[in-house]
Amino acid sequence: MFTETEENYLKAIYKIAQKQGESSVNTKAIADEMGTSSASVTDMIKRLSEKKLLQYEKYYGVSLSKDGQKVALNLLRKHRLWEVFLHDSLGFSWDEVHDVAEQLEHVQSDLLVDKLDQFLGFPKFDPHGDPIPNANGSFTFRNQMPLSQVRIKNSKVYILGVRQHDSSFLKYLNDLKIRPGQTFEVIQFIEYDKSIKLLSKEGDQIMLSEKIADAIFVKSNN
Amino acid sequence: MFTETEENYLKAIYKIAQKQGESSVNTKAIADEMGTSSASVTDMIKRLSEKKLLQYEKYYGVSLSKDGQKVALNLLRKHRLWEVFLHDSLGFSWDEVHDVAEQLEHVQSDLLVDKLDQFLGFPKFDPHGDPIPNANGSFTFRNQMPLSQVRIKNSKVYILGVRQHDSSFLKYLNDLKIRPGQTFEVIQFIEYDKSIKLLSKEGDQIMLSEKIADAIFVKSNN
DNA sequence: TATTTTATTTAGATTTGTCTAAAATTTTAA
DNA sequence: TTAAAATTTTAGACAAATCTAAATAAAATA
Repeated sequence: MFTETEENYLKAIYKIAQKQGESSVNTKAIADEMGTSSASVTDMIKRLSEKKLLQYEKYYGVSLSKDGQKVALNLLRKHRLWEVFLHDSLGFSWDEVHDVAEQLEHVQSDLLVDKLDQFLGFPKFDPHGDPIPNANGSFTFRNQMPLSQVRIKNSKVYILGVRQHDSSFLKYLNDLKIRPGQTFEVIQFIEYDKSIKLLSKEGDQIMLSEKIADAIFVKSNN
Repeated sequence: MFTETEENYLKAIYKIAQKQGESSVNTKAIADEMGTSSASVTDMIKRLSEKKLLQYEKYYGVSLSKDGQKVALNLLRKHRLWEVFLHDSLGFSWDEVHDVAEQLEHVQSDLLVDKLDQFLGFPKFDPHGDPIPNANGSFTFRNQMPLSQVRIKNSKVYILGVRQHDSSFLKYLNDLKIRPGQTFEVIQFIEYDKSIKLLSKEGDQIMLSEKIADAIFVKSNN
């Protein structure tokens, strides 16, 4: 249907729009996300615009059309289902799944996606806690807040997911045994630098900077 | 490492060499296998030759180098492991697995292949009965003969695999409940046209032409 | 508002993989 | 052994995706 590169552009545009909370995305942002030049992005944008996958106004960025969103969401669905497979079935750690899923998401077969979804038991979230769109493209939402906002002592926090997905960040958390599904107690909040101290079930104390705590999503009993 | 197309050429050359029982493969055969023109094949051959993946003598065809064979065998290994996954884990029928595996085999991750192999229990044969090379590239061999050569009445035959993999042929066999692992009894052999009549465990009689019988590999008690 | 900085587009070139048509070579058959 | 047929290669062109450098437009700033 579409080339792998076209798909990746659509996904990048979707991601940026999501992150900035606005549908209009500029050329530079796409170039940065794709690791390519602005000139290349302009070329590709024109092609995707001709194929009605996005609206493009010269010098004023692009926004995905209904069709473009559909492609991006389907890609996201496949990516996250494969991550669940790699993590739950094959035993990959959560910092290893992304790069491989990046390749697997481009395999074209609706039957495969359906059967994989079924095999995995129709999971609603991936190993990073991100929601998996269903076949119609709709997510399950849930209440979550950055750990950095939990500032009340003795709060119990349940790890739901993370804001960033780069391997080094995930490895850091993994070493601290912080991963989705784990529970901690907030035992200290330092006003001065907004850092936070957690207590694990095993009795370990973990100190997190505001920056780290802000990238962790939790459910809290407060 | 190599492009998907380069990998596919190497696989095609390996397959042809295997089938004809001779390592030297000519341009036309590759063009037919790849569904492309001879001119394109010549172009690609030159590139692969420069990369030391095959020996090429103008007008006299090519043969894979050690490195080229390694790539082809690894591809075959990945293809067949994915076929086992699609069939055994996801419930694909054996005529549905090939096209999807054709895409999956190009995913680059040694860790993935190892983990998949382990997850599947280190299978030695794929759903068509073809041997799966191990990580070193060596197969498990087994005694097998074309069903067409079993000409003695009351022979028990155990289906091991097939010579061809096109979807329509596999569907035909599937409808007759002929698939690897099944057992039949030879109840008639017609000298005139070399056709053969089988009896299934369920009591069904199945008539097969010589052409069909020749494409089915069996273990026989004779 | 004028100038500088940043972002975007255009123009022209490159690589990969493909094609068709024509030329060259090898094989087959008379 | 020579002519015809088949195969292989070369030449030239094209589409996709990329690049750099130059030109243009928009945004930021003084």
